[in-house]
Amino acid sequence: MSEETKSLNFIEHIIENDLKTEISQDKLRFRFPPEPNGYLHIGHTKAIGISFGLGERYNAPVNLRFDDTNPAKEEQEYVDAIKEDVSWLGYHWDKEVYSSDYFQQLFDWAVQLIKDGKAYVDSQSSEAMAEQKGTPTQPGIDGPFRNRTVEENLDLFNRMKAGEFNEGEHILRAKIDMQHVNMLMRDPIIYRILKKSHHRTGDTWCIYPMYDWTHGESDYLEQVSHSLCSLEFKPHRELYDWFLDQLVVEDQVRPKQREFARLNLSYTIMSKRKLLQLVEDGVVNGWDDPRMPTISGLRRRGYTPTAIRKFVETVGVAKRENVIDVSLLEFCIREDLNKTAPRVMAVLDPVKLVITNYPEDKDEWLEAENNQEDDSAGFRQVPFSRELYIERDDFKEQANSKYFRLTLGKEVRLKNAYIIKGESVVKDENGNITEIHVSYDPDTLSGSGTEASLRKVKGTLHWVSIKHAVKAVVREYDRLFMDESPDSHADKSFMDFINPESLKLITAFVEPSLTEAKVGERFQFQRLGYFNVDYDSTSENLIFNKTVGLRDSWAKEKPKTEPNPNQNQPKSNQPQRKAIDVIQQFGKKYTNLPDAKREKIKADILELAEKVSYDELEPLFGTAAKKVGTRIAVMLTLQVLLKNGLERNDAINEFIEKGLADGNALLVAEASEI
RNA sequence: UGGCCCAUGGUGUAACUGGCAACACGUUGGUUUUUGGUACCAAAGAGUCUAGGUUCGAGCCCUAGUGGGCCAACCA
Repeated sequence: MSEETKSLNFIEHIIENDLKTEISQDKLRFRFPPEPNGYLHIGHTKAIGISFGLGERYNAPVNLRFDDTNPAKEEQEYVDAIKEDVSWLGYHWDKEVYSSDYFQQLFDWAVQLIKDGKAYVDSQSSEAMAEQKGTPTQPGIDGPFRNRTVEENLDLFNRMKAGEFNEGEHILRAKIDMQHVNMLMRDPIIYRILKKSHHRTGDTWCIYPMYDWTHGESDYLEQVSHSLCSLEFKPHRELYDWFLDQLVVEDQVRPKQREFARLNLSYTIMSKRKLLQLVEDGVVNGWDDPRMPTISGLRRRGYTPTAIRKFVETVGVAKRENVIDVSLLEFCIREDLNKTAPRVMAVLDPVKLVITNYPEDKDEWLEAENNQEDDSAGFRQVPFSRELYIERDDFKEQANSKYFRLTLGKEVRLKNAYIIKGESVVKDENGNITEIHVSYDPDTLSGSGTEASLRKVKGTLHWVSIKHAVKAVVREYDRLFMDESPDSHADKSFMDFINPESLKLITAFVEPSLTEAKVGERFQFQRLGYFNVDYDSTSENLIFNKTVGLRDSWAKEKPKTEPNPNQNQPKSNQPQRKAIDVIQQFGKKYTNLPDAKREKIKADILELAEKVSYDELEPLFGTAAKKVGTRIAVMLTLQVLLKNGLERNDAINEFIEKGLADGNALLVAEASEI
């Protein structure tokens, strides 16, 4: 890795620093350690992106480790799904490993802990233990079994392993300090009895290690150098280190846990438990429902690995709580699809258009460019005839000059075809438009190069030939939740914010080339958005998912669309700030400026000072001593005011005195001017 | 009546050993355009939570406060 133009995030700074002081690059190793108890979601892509991204950056191996220490919640299905998702994102792990691979080693180490007098078997109820544990503000107390002999502990622990006891009868705890300020250090549990079959080890074990006892030791066994996790594990770090202290030997890499803020996305939830509830309650149709924030959901929705990786890269890494606006995710997928998706024509809300002067029995196959952003994409043929579908939205009987689409008496172009002119409408008895009659100019065919074809018209419409059109189902998705932060309301459940109209089924008409479309293929329906072929789709029954709409600056013109709620009013363009405020702002950076620029700022201040009243200035006499720049600006302003005839008073004199006595030469200079 | 972490435009992230607060999204205007898309140009928007301190100079260092988050599962 040579010089980077991009700045480093705080984790990269830590690693760069470690590289300088304590570890060589070939010892760098990372891991991504999901628990296989659910599907991966967009939040996980951040963790994945950090660890695998570091692996790519430093050419270091990254393990995919399944943290499977709780057989009650974990399943093979999730293991498979996680592997598929990580691969799909384009990351390559070094080893596929499981915490359960280390059960024997973990057990042996626990025995050692007992022998060292650092672990004991506790035989109380969980309630009793919770009682003794204290609270964050009150220390805990020692329990009655804390001082069992090594022999007794060993015997009990072995019998726990042998299956002699029921769940809950005994547990093994580390013997640390029940009075510790960190509650995790108050004799944490390291083994519990769980008479459950494990998805990998079956019934070999009936005692299972806890997270804290497993994680750092697994990192150590794999020689992970930097163990990155989210912020809520910060308090665990002390315990992580304590456990490591018990077994680390020299010349082995000692893993470091470091924590970053997890990703939150507006208008969605990120908790596996809650996501599971959406699946189980039938709110969505499975973990890969295109409305889900899961990786598999995004994949089915039409997102690309490129877009997701770009997104993760863009949101950055820090320790500050954050909520990323979905618009950034949408930007990332549009950016990718704009470059790669072939353009086609589809009409989602059809109205019939008849070209009255076009021969009834004529068909034409017109040339259409597949993707103007990609020269290699080539061309295809689309059929044209007398009767077409266009979007209902694209016609108005009359409209103002801001409407660029079809109206009576005005011309628009049909994409890849002719220029037409609105002539008349046919309505049913309720006044609904059933047909639009137009005439076309035969000399205006796209690409024909004739003078007429080069004529500028304001609008271009997409269309499909009714005779040739293919019916397709389009699934249009809206956000699943109507609240920006559905699971952060104390008084309401996230289920209260479910959007009942998050899925809309549309019968659309698409150009015939789409019968060839394969599952997963992505297209831009021109002027509408990006769509992909769902895996429920067949060539007889085409089904598309709407990935995301095109950016639509026209929609904002229309009054009925609600304003984006999380966008605030642009502040009035020239707020006309008060002179004193501007002076204060100038002052702030005054002392740090190069001479030339400082002179200019000084001149500006002196000019602005003409507009300042004494009442505005006086409060600033109390400016903190450290804000030298502001005090200089105030001094300059004062000079002007005095010159303009302001009477001196005690406050002014005192302020000048203090200026003269200051250590800053610039301030002293301006004070002496008076 | 605790401990730890965090605080920079609307959002997110930068600013290396203190030295003219930058980039992206979003917003607004314009140019181009056979997609009201894309591309391009431009603009507005923060003086860095507050109060003190150190310093010639603080977003960055120190102190105190305020606000937010995390910590009391035989979950991870």
